[in-house]
Amino acid sequence: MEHAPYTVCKTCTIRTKSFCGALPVRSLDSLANTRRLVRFERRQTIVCEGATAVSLFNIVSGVVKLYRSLPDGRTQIVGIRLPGEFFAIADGEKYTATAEALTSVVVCRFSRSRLKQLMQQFPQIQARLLEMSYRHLAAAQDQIFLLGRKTAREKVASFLMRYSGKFDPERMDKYRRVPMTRTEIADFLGLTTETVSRVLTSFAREKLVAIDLSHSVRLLNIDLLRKIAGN
Amino acid sequence: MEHAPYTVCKTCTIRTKSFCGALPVRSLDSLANTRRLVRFERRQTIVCEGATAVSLFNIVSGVVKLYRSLPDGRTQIVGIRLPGEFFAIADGEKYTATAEALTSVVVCRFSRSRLKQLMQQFPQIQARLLEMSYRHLAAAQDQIFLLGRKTAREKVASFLMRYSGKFDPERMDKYRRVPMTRTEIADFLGLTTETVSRVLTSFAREKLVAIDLSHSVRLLNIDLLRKIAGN
DNA sequence: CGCCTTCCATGATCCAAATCAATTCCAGTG
DNA sequence: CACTGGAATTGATTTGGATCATGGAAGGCG
Repeated sequence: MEHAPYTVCKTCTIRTKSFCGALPVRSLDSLANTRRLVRFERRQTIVCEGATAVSLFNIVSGVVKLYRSLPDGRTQIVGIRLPGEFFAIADGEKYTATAEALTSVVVCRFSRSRLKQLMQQFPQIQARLLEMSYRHLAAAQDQIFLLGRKTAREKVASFLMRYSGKFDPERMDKYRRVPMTRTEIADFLGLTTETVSRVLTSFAREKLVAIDLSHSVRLLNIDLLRKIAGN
Repeated sequence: MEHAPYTVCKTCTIRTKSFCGALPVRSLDSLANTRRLVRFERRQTIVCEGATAVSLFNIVSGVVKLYRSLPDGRTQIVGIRLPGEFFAIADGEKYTATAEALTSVVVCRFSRSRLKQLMQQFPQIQARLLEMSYRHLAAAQDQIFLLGRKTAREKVASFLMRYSGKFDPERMDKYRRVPMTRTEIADFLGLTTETVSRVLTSFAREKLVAIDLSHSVRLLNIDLLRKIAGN
């Protein structure tokens, strides 16, 4: 799991600098010393639901899905985390969801106990975590509304509007690849693979999207998709 | 909206004391001075989705529902807040959900901008907010799983396990009243009133619950209900 | 007390999405 | 290059919960 050499996370350092502004250099060093970079390939599990929470992570690059599942196989993705965001910020002793890499991912691992000390020393870090958890709470509310009250078409349209292109920011508006299988999209939207597939082909027939080789989705009519997504 | 006299919130002060431990008394006073108690009756709206976020609230007593709705009438409760918890902690400029009193509620209103200053002064307050937002994030994940993957029976059973009795803690195990209409329960669980009603009467037939006058629900077979709820 | 009004229960019917069931399509791989 | 296995599409059928419709019970109020 942790082959990566002991490296300082540049992304975090940069972010830390911008957020912690006036911190003395020595503080930044001590911050850096509590972190290390770890790389995960697509489909690798980063943390497991129910395991004792020892670390928390900041994403340097790549995308991570958080999911929960029941013994009978029912699975639900409860969140998607993009570069710069934190995950596995558990409330108590245990992780509340499993985290798995959706793309190649480089994460910055923080020791939980050490971070607690650092937060006391540098409130700016805490402020950043707080701000981010509000954003995630608002995103969770979006998903709750989507799951509770939207139709399959609305769900898929919302998903495309929200996430397509977020996976490789360089080619953002050209291809908007979504490196998720139909099953994963279904597990995000509370649907089945078949339904996701049917909705996507129906969108393709209506010229709302184009489905290229390797299942890349390109958005053709963003305005109409936004209208279908509703809010 | 704001008839209440300018009063210090004892609950908050007590909590603040326990969480802020070593703060000097003068700090606590300055904290207290930024707060005031406000009372809302059942069905009164406390804040509106989309309105500019100026305050945030701590619940002294009572229960609050947070919901979002679409122009076509579809409504989804995205969270329930119990005594001691904060709400309307918005990410940006606007509230992300409407907050409405489910019971008589006494809340402690904090000015957003002032709290920001205070947080910088007293990291302990920030730590408490952070801890609470993690808990709410975990609760949101529960709800996401429930909405995406559970059946109507499982949803209702989960709801009863989670919330019955939380509304008047004194009589916790005697009656477990749930002061929500069938419609509100439906809007929480992503169902319709009719389905909630049918599931509850079927639970009553199976002696899992008893439905008393004024629609109080009493749980009769908690073990079996927990099993139905799944996790 | 009787008249609303809101909430709840329950039956009949419908429908969106799930389930079941084949193919088809690729991306590897030897 | 053919083989293989996971992923996607597509069709047929079923079904859980929505929708429609009606009647009853409870609380509020003139």
